Amino acid sequence: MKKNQIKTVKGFNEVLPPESFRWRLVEDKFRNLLEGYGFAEMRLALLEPTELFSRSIGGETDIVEKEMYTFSDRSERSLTLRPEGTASVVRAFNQYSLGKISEINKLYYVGPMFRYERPQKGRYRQFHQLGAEVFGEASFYQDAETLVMLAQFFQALSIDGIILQLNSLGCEDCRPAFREQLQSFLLERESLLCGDCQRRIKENPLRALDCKNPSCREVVVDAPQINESLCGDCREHFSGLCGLLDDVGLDYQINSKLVRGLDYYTRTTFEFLAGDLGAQNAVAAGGRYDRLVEELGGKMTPAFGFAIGFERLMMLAGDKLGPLSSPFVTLIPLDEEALRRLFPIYVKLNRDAGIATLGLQQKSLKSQLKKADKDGAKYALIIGPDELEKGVAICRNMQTKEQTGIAFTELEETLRRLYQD
RNA sequence: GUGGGUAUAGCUCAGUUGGUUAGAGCGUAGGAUUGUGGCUCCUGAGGCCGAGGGUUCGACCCCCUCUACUCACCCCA
Repeated sequence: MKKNQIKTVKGFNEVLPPESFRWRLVEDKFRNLLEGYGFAEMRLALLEPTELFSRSIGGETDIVEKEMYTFSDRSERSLTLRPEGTASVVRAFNQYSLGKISEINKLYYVGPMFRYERPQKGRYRQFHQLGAEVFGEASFYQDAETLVMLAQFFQALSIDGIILQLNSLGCEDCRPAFREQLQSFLLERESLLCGDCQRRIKENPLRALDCKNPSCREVVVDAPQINESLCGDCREHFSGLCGLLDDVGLDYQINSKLVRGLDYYTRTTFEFLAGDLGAQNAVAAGGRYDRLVEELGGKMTPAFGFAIGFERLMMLAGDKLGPLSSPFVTLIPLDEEALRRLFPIYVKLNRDAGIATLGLQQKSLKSQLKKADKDGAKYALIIGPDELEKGVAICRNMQTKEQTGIAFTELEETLRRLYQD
């Protein structure tokens, strides 16, 4: 490590080859699956007015209070690097009146998010999410469709051992009553709670349910259960969802202590948990947020969404991904004249598809073949002084070691035909 | 923000109770009779031993400070 070496900002996660190939494989699977379900991609701003997040995520949440990259630009506007995707999608949904274009909108996004936290395994300051949102559908069928789709995604990546946990947070009709009930329960036991939870009693008592402090957990065991105070509609929604999941055979656990760190959720919330991830074990999470569109100035529109942590997903996907792409043919010139001859063919072969590789340096046949082998090329095309004289190149099948001649005039055509097969 | 661990070659790691030219495996470059890959063998390149200071005749090793990385708390995807 040199003294004046410039390095990335702490916690900013970069993806290099060959990892970047694996990322794209997974990303492509995600896109294909979602587009099959009728989702369309959004490419949104990375920088937003700070107010967007304090209004959507909630001003009292940890994310907004202490984890955002917030700064003033040159005209003293307060801007924030997005810490999550939902707020921006909802902002765009309203800004472009997407609800008027079609009644139901299914949107997805892929990209970096930013949170100023202490980095650790599966948690970075610049991290990546695959996320999706559905607007305009209030029925539990939508919840089920999205959850099943997510499960299918994990399955497609051969990731197993993921547990789906579900809960319902109720709606504006039934949550306030529960909140009060929980509040008084916690107040009676205030002395047993950790400092954070004592503060949470006032601001956000639901968060106490989620606290990892042992003594808090003990207190909370006997706490009132949200699912016992749900109103009729919420109860119906939740049991409807569970029934549907049973029908399609998707396993889940109901976790009445599951709450979300973002304030906008209503009714269904969920997490997909993976044991192999260490302390940061949620690989995907989300839920229903029927009030957020309205709160951000739009028309009352029910919505459901989720986000997947890309880095965490890739830790789980491990080596189970298929082999990376390899070149079809490696062009091997043995001297400058041969290189000169091959260069135009090389660029023509790659015009519309990556068919060929060509080393631009003068190297021995031996080392060029070695490289072709290492890259996994199917054919090697050799041209040296002998071939130049005859006007015929040697085409070597790297697996069978068979060699055939191809006239220079037919090189492009012949290689293209071989590639097609 | 609070703790613990680590810092030696591109990567994964040895190392000397302080002593002269700092090691291995992998990777990389080249070679093993003239122009033919994978296995094997040989050779080479590549490190002011995280940074700064101190103790000492002498520090990669001991002491102090800093920084980075990492794991955990917190929180979350």
